[in-house]
Amino acid sequence: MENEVVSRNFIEQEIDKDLAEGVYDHVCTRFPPEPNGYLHIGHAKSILLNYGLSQKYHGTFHMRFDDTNPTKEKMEFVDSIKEDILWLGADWKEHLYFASDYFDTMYECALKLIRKGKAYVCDLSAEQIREYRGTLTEPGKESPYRDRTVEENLELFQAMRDGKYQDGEKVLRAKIDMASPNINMRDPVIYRVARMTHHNTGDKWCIYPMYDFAHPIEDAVEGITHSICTLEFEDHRPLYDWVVRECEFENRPRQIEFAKLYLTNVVTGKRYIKKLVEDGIVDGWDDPRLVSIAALRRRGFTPESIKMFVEMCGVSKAQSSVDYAMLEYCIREDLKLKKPRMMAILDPVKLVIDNYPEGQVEYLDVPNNLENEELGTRKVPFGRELYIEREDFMEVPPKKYFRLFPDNEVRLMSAYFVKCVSFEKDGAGNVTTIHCTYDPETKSGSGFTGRKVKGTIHWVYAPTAQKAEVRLYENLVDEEKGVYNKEDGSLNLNPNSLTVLKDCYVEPGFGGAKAYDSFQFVRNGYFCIDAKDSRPEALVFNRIVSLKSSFKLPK
RNA sequence: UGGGCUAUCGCCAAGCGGUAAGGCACAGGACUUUGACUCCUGCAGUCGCUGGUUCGAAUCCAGCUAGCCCAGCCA
Repeated sequence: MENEVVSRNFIEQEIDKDLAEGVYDHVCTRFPPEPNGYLHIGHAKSILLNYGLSQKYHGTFHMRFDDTNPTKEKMEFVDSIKEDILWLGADWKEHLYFASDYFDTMYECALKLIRKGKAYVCDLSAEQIREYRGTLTEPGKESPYRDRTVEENLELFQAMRDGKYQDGEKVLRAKIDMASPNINMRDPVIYRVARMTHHNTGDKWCIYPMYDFAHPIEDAVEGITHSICTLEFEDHRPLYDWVVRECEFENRPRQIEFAKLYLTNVVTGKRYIKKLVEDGIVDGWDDPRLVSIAALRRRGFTPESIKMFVEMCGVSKAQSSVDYAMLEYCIREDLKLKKPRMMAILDPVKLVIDNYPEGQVEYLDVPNNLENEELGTRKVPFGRELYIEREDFMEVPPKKYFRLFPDNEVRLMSAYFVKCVSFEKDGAGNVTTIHCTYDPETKSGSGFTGRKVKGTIHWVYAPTAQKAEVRLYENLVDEEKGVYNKEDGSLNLNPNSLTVLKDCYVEPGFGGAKAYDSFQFVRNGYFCIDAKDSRPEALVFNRIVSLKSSFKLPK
């Protein structure tokens, strides 16, 4: 084992400090999504961070749906979120919670604040509240309803709960400080009326707590010690602490903020993705060009690769954007020893071995993964007529081109050496057939050492090759212009982000091989193949890695 | 002319007063039944800027600059 010194990220350092000082004697974290959309790679960071922390400190991890706003939430999302989190490996065990299960407690807390004179019912309209709030540079002014008596507030709040008011008619506000430089402290609304059926509590409530009020309560009642959230909530921390303190919870959770994970030139914003889906630019929330957890899974990413990625990115408070190349590195790294690799020809050209007996077929033992013998071998038919990749042959090779060209000899992977003797072209000048001769002595595995070749190419036996439709996806976003168009806020999309290759050939067995059930194809860092259509028989092409930085032709 | 936060290589990111880790990317080279993988090698005389404290500063102090977040009855 290496003696590597792994430094602790800043959150772990804070936790260490809390533990050392006796602020807490255990660690309890949570992942609290609002069920209003699909999870993406950015959420994975939060999930894995929170879950990882609970594991590292032998603590507890809670899964909690922050469903305090029925106007935005759907059960559909609850299910997809659960599926994604489980897939990522964050097991909440029996700790599955819904914020809506605490509505009674929250209501009690509100009552308590009212009795303490720390909350009041306000009749101002939304617009008036905005005006009274002041601006970033000017203090706000106090609501005329700010000094209602406790009794009046109690009565009014009860009436709010009883459905006596329409949406927007009255709200409950915390009485803090209208002159605070922190706008969140200027008497924030903590309860609003929303006559709407909630997916969990049905019609029991017509008033719902706001995030700033609900969240600290949720954390406190669950016994969360470290409430980890993203940077934009830093300004809310004083309010978070205020609620915990004023509601007199014994457990005082601590909020710690970290920077979100952004991928350079990748769209993660919900409203943008929603539009892409609605406009039919992508075919759903799991379109492989997106980075939702579902999309990554569909592309063949493994939970391990995502975990590796998240850990590699680290945790800090500096706003940052990670290179997509890092994500790709992780999936290559994870898959390279794990999965069988097959041969596939995306742009076929026929190769005929002139001295191979016509009609003869032999079944070669092909290793599933040269780097991992445990994955065994498979039988692959080989004969006189093959398909090879068009780019693996050049009539006039540039310097340092190792593959096939007239008079050059290469290895057909796992098979024989072949030497190009001639080739045919059609009227348009396209190569149609390449003629070779093979040397039986050079059979793979025979121990032949007589001579060496510099190139090894892929092939598929033509008579039994299966046709496949391969969809190549490219980053959706224009790299030159960046993600967003600054003028109108639109996205700079790459119009050629999807290429469908219809005449690809793959080895027979493609259709049935259960072993090949995860599929990933990363080409030049940007392409992938959609695993959805070929599931469950998808596979890892042999070229997954070799295409990473394929030979670049000189100009 | 408010408040909060951030600033270390192209991209992440360690560093916590003792003289700049690591990973990705990139570039060379070796090896090779995948031009992949693997393996070597190179890649911040400097830590946003300017001053100050100190024997010594990326680390402490002051002042600037730049970027991000905040004026939902969203989370």
